Amino acid sequence: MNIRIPKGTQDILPEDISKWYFVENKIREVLIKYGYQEIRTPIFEHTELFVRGIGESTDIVTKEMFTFLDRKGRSLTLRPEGTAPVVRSYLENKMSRVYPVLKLFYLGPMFRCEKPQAGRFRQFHQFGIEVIGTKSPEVDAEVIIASIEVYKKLGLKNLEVLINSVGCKKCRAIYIQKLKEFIKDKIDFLCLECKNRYSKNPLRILDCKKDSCQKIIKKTPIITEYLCQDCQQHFAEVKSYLDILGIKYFVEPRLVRGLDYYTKTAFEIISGELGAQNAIGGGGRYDDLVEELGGDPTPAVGFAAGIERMIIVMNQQNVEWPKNRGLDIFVAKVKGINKDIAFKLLQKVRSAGLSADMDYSSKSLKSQMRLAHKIDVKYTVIIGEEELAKNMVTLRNMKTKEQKEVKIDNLIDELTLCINNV
RNA sequence: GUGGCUAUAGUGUAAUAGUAGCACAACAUCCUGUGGAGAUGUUUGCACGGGUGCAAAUCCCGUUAGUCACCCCA
Repeated sequence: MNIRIPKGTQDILPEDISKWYFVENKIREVLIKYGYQEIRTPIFEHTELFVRGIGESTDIVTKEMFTFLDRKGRSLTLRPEGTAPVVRSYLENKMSRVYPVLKLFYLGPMFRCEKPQAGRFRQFHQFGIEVIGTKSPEVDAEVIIASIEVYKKLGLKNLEVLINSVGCKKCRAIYIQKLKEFIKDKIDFLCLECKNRYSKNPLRILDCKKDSCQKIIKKTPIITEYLCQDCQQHFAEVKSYLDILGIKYFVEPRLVRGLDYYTKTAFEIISGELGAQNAIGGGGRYDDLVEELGGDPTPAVGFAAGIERMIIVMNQQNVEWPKNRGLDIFVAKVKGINKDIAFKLLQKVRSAGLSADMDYSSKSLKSQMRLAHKIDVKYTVIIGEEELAKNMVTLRNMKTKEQKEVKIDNLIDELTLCINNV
């Protein structure tokens, strides 16, 4: 055991893989129903994409990226999130020419070099959706609803939707001004972190959980009161669409997200069962990002969710996972029977479209049966000398323990019939 | 990146300085050709590296990893 798995990564073992199939299938099923198309972008991109997209001063860019040089000295970065790559692809492939409004989703690993913790890994998986090319508030609502439906279809319960508007460039600047003015004479009472934030990213002060800061935060002006006409109306409409569809949400005027590109709508979906990392998904509108990355001004809105965190909550809520489906057929042979016969028969069964396996080591029939039981096969074909002399094999139903002799020539038909009846 | 706690067979645990044990799991035999039981038996372990001691799983230091909190986020 010399070489071990890198910190913060994990193997998804065969015993868990059906959970992942289940989750991934449900995600695709729901999102396709909502009219989203899957896109797969590379695992790594030019570092510049994330620096410009996510924001130079964000935590992700300053201290969480896996960045490396390729052999020609170009800086590449393992993607820490999915939105910037999708927008890059959108621009590079000139997708706007074909679809004025594009609805995309992605599903795959992301990388952030953080200290691992409950629900936090260095390689983790997200699914996300992006709608590029419309500023309609219905779409903000749809993105939220689509994500909620994914959660629901997976059996997740007791989730809360927190929503806020962080305004556009213009009104946010005004608000930040007001915020700074308000805090200015109280800055000595803030924690060290927040003192730094004051100049670097004052909005983030609102997120601080320290009691001393909270006292001040509670009295700060609220961004929603400073929204411009356009942002105010947009926010009101988003909420009304959620109301129309009966989605419960909490307006959280101090919700601020960690990525710089958000404008107007920002939202988070949280679960009480996750400890400190309670966000199971989050997103918002990013009306300036496409332009920031070199495209024409194009409004967009998106969402991303952490799949590991979803699975953690599902496990805690005792969601019933679909059972692993065992193989259809196991081929066993009695000692003394030529291996070739079993091997050939096995392949014949597989060719007929049934899943099948055998034990290649020459073990006793008993241990072969044990293996057949362990891997949960439906039927076992036993090749014995007496039957073989009659050109027959024994076919055993592992569930009912009934068995009968079948002519080898009729075996495939018989098996197909049996399996279809299970 | 900072701090607290943890590390013994595949899993879960005991021994707290003096022969590493138990349960489950796995495998085999009892049954010269039949899988969830039983009996018997077998295999598998002190995370890594140093230090103190006659003697270290046990005490000390470091590393690594896990875990929890902070920060931030999915």
